[in-house]
Parts: sequence; C-alpha cells; structure tokens
Amino acid sequence: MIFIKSINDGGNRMAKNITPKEQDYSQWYLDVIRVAELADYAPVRGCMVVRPTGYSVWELIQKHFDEAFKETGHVNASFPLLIPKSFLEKEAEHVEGFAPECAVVTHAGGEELEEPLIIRPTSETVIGYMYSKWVQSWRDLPILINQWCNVMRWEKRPRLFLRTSEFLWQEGHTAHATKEEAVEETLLMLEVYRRIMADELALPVLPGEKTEGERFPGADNTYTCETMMSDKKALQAGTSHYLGQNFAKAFDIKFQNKNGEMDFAHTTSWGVSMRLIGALIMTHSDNDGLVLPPRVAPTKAVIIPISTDAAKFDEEIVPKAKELKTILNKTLCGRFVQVDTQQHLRPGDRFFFHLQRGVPLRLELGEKEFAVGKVKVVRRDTGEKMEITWEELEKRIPELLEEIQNNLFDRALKFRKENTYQAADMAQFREVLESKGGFVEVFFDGSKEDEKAIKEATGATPRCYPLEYSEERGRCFYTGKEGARKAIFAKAY
RNA sequence: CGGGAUGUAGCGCAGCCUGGUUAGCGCACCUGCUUUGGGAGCAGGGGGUCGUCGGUUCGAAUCCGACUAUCCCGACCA
Repeated sequence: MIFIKSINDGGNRMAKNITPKEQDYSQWYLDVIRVAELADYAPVRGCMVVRPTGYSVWELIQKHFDEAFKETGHVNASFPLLIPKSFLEKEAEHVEGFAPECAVVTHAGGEELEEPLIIRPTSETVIGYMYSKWVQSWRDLPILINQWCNVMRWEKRPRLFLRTSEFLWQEGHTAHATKEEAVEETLLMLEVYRRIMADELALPVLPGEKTEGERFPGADNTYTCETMMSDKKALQAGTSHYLGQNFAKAFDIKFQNKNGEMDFAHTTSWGVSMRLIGALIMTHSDNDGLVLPPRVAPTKAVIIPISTDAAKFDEEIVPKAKELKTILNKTLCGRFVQVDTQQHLRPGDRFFFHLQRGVPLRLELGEKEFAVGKVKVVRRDTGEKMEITWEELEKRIPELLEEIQNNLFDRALKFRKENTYQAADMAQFREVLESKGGFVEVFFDGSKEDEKAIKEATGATPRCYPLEYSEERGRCFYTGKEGARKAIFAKAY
C-alpha cells in the first residue's frame, strides 16, 4: 500500500478552523482575520474593531510610511473630524462623488445645529479652507502636510479592512505654486507608495494612471498602486491625486507670485488606508492562516522552549530562550522576538498557535537542541526547517527574515505575472477574463461610458494605465481607435 | 440600495417542518491526572434572556409580522 501525502501542505494536516481558499475565498479571508485575531465586528453596522494584533501591524505600516513622508519633507498635523456641510458643496464634482456616502451630524448639545456637520469622508475641503488662510505669497508655498486619522464613508457593503464605514488612513495634502511642481509631488508620492508597499509590505504593485471613470471626485488626475490578490482580483492599494486648481478655486487658496500677480495654488492629495492590511492578508496568507512579511510582523520570531521535564524547562531552557530573545531583539532593534512559555500547551499546540498568527520564524529550543547548543528554525512561508547554532543566530535570523521578505515579494510578483494576459479585441478580452481571470493588458482609449459598458458586459474595470507602459501605443481593443495607451483591466475589490 | 441566504455558548452546527419537562453536539474554555518535537488522552466542570421587538397560543428556539446584524451576488467606494 502506498501512502500519499497531501499535496499542498507538505504532509501536514490543514487547519481545521479555516475554510480553504479554493472552497470559499471570502470565507477564508474572514476566517484568517478571526483566527489571527486581527479585527472583529463593532456594534455599528459597517464598523470594525481593530484588535491588538491588527493594530500592531497597522502601527508598523504607519511607521514605514511616516518615515518616508518625513524624508520627503512632509510634516504631520491634525484637522477636525467635523466639516461644515457647505464646505463639501463648494467643489461640484467632489460633492457629487461623496454626498451619497456621508454621515451627517444634525444635532448636538441637545439642539438642532444651524448648519449640519459632515463627518469627514476625506479632508480636502477643510484643509483647503485652512490653506487659504495660510497662503499669501509664493514664499508660503509649498505646504506639505499629512495627517493620520479616521474617516467615515457610509458603505453599502462593508468588508473587514477592505471597505468599512469608518477606517484609519493617512491623507497628505499639499499646495504648490506651479502645476509642474504639484504634478511632480503627485508622482513622487506615488513612487513612495510603490516603494514602501514593495520593500516593506512585500506587495508588488503596478503604479499607473486612473482612467476618467475611476478618477477621484474633484481631481484632474488620479494615480494608483494596483495590486493582485491571490484570487486574481485587483485591489487599489493607494492613490495620489493631482487636484489642479479645483480646490484652490473653491476655497480661494491664492497667492502673489514672483511677478506680483495673483494666482491660484495647485494642490495634491494622496492616501493609503487600513485596506493595506486586507492586501497583506489576501496576497501572502495561506490555508493555515496569516502569513506576514517580516517587516510588518509585530512578532518576527517566536522561541518555543520544549521539555517534558518541568524543572529543566524552568531552570535551563526558558532562561536560555530569554537570553536568545534579548540578543535577537538587540540585533533586530525592537521587541520583535517573543518566548512562548505556555508549558501547559504541548509543542504542537504552540507551533500551530504562532503559525496561524503569521509569525515569520519559529525557533524551537528543546532538550535536543539545548544539549548541542542549537535551535531548530522553521520558516512560516515555506515550512522549511533548519538547525542553527546559538552563535550563528544573531547573523542568520536577520538574514532569514530578509529571505522570507524577498520570497513573499517574489512569489506575489510571479503570481501576478502568471495571471496577466493580453487581449487585442473584445472577443479575446471576454475569453481571457472568463477562462483565466486575472489582469488583462489591452490598449484602451474609451470614454467613461465605454468603461461602464465593458464593466456591465464583463465585470472588469480599468485599473490603470501602468506607468511602465506609458510610451506604448496601439489599437484600442474596444473602440478600434489607433494611438491608445496600454491599460490593465481586471475584476476589482 | 436591489436579489438570495443566515442569526441557537467564543467558533462551527443540530433541534424548527409536525409548538409541550432542566435546549443539545463538536471544537475552544476551567480543574485534576497522564502527557509533550505539526492541533493529546481520560475524568469532572463552567458558560445560552435560542438576534431584537411585537403577535398567535394554556404554552414559542419552533408558527406569524416588523426590525436589526452578518454573509454571498449586483450597483458604489481607500
């Protein structure tokens, strides 16, 4: 008789508290969030509670972006949660875009308010109002401000991390003297996003320009970082907008230029949100639970002391584990290594516990290893096991974390490439989408109405005109017009 | 907001059709013992106003209505 090991788990049993991806992707996503204790539902529809583990991931994400914002000359500030309703109405497209999803405060202090207040869905308007007070001369520009805050958009169909009514994000708002400078800022921040997502979150994103139909309400141009989830659907991971003079005109942000003439400022805004946590989950995780890239993992390695002998456990193995933890934490510059001393749980229970929570490395320190001065190290991403001496740990652990980080990125990039196809006309386009899914590269020169028609016919939307193809031109797959730019279409979250 | 489904212990479910003692099961949890290298075994135990409100009835988890929440498919979005 031949025993065949399960194909996808190296012979190990699969988690029984998680629905396999292949069976029900949405349920799998929710199961991962539940078992990894990232978030929970709040009593108010569409709102979520971010649990400590999820929030720790968010803090690391924040840290990476915040540093990059500061490196590029931005400073943080805080603007109010409540915005006068009239502010939102000053920019025609903006109000049209956001009005349907705004929550409005009508009563306060036991009385009806004279003017209803909007709970910010985004802060272009209040910030524009403030900028108009702060800007008189070209010398006052540029203004480069970011804020980390919560916003509220009353969503019809909420989904944890991806689309909740309240979410945490970051919104950068800048004002510049010239269009060139503002466009440069828009693209600079897009590149910052791409870099952080790639280097820190191991998300291979496709930076590009949004089509007219996908543009931010009130923007002249919107840029995006699009990324592919492991179900081949696209997720917009971050956006950067060139707002032209639209908000400057609506809020009277004007200044005297070098020639003594009055001019309106050019503004930008850019944001990434907690949705990135959803992106991390759907890009890297597997049927056993969460998989986190080391650079955004609150716990990068866990040391598991093992012994059947309680005295030995307490007196020899745990102290050694704590010693290794201290050394490694020093090496990793943070509190990234933990010791799991739950002796009442058997080793297997503890392995599984950390496996499900996405800890990148597991270090087993049992009597066997203790005797020879080694630990057994197991990678979360590949399941690979190795033995490392205590002396080598300080060097090898950071290396391994780096390898895992790179492997996750490479794996995701490979997946995206393998699931990206080309189509020359509508027939091919449909055929590819229906038989394969994923991203479809096409030349596209259609209108907003064409985008809508394509969506109705196929469910796919234009994700962006990737910057890397900005020079390429061809025949539009939909209208047949020549000179169309290369775009990516996909079904999206 | 349209279409569909579901709310019974932390999680997953049975019971409902055909109302009737103290509402069950698996996992998780607590105590004890035995265990311990990819989800342990035995024994004992705790935990539920059966989503909410109202109706029908002598009696409702069960029948009826409204509301609410969650999930799936659409339209909308970071």
